[in-house]
Amino acid sequence: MARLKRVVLDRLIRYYRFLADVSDGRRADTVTSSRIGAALEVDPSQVRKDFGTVGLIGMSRVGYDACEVCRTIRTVVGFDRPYGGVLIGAGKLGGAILASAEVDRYGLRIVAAFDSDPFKVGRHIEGVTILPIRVLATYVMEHQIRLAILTIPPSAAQPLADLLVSCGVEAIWNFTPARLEVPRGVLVRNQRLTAGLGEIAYHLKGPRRAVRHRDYAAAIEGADAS
Amino acid sequence: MARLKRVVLDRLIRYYRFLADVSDGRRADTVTSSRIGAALEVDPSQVRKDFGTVGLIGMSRVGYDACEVCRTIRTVVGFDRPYGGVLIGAGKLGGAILASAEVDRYGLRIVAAFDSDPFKVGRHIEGVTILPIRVLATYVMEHQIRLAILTIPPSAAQPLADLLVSCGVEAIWNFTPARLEVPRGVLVRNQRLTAGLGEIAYHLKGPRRAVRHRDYAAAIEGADAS
DNA sequence: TAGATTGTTAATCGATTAACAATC
DNA sequence: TAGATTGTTAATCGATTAACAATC
Repeated sequence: MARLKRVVLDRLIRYYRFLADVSDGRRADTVTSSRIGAALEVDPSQVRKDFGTVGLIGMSRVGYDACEVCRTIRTVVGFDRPYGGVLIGAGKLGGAILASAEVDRYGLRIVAAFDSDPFKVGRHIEGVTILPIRVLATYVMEHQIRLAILTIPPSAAQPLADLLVSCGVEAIWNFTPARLEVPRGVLVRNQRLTAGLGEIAYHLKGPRRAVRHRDYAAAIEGADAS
Repeated sequence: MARLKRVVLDRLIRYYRFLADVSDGRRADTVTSSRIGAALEVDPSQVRKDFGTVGLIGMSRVGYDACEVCRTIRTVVGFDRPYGGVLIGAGKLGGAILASAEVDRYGLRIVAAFDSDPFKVGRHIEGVTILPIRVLATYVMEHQIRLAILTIPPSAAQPLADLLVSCGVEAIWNFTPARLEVPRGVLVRNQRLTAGLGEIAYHLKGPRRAVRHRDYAAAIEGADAS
């Protein structure tokens, strides 16, 4: 199969999340392209085309096997192949990531955390031991770590990225605002926490939304009740 | 000016960040479309077109006034109009957001945090007081809060969103994996922490990158030195 | 002037949507 | 069968890129 474009990959993951979530509730054996399309605001033709590119075959008059769709997407994206990752910077954001049960679902196993603060070293967060940054290079090489998660001050990001790449890391999940330079073949996925604020600021530039007094009353009542 | 499309908005913000960062270092009075284009991998024509849509006029043979570009983009996006926001869920992720100096830069002023845990109520994180969730509705209405940041368990997200909307909140920055339903005119910006893992998993599906022994040696040496 | 850059129009490219025969 | 859905091709749409006269 040809390399999937980013937009297609993103849509496939949305389909997967939708189906995985829905099938938790009621047993959805089959699903049609228009059902997915309606829920996710994607054209049904687009859904069928995307399914076609990953080799999914539907059934006339019935739709697609929901389980097969999930399984296929998991395989195509690679969620079914666990890979080891280390977290660098055991601060609040680092702790939040370690605590997220979600990451497991997508194949990531965070096997160690690193921090330069001696008071943090030796402690455990969510079952993951915090090691001194001094042993990072050795650890990454010995355990053939493929992903590094950067939750550190931006100034430390580039030197660390250089070190990690030379130790064989193949992808960097960068939570710092720093722009990282890495050799071809290494993936940098920037995850700026503040990414949404542009859209939000632009939205709030508009005139203030009118709020009805009835809503106010109901809200206070609701808050009192809780 | 017509409503900006999302892609244009995103590019404008990238230009802004690039110029704001660069001008910290050396005094860049003017900047050309090709300079920006090269740095950000955007076609120079695209840069000029985007600048045109926000009314920026360049100078032949010279380029654009870097300060004017920054100022104009700030105004167009709305970063120069501060707005109040509340954070709901003072956990690790919530703490990380409160600690981020970045949010101020984009117009957001987090004025209060809320949590249902009585042990957290009354404490302060980064100068922001944690209030009981009970007073949320009243607080939001009295202070005319426009943005709510959701860093809570997903199951609580929809009911809270309903409450917030009825209290006049106009935008929700949703860090939970829950899909939220809100009335037209209210913006939901989903900020899934795990968004990058699809691309990462897909990248790591490929064959393992070859690592040269020379890199290993250098890495260990570098780590020893630090 | 010569040359570099803008501003804008035209051309290209790719992605999305529409349409419809084939299928069960 | 009738009708709903797929799979796929053609048409449309919009975004990106190329080109180039105008400018300083």
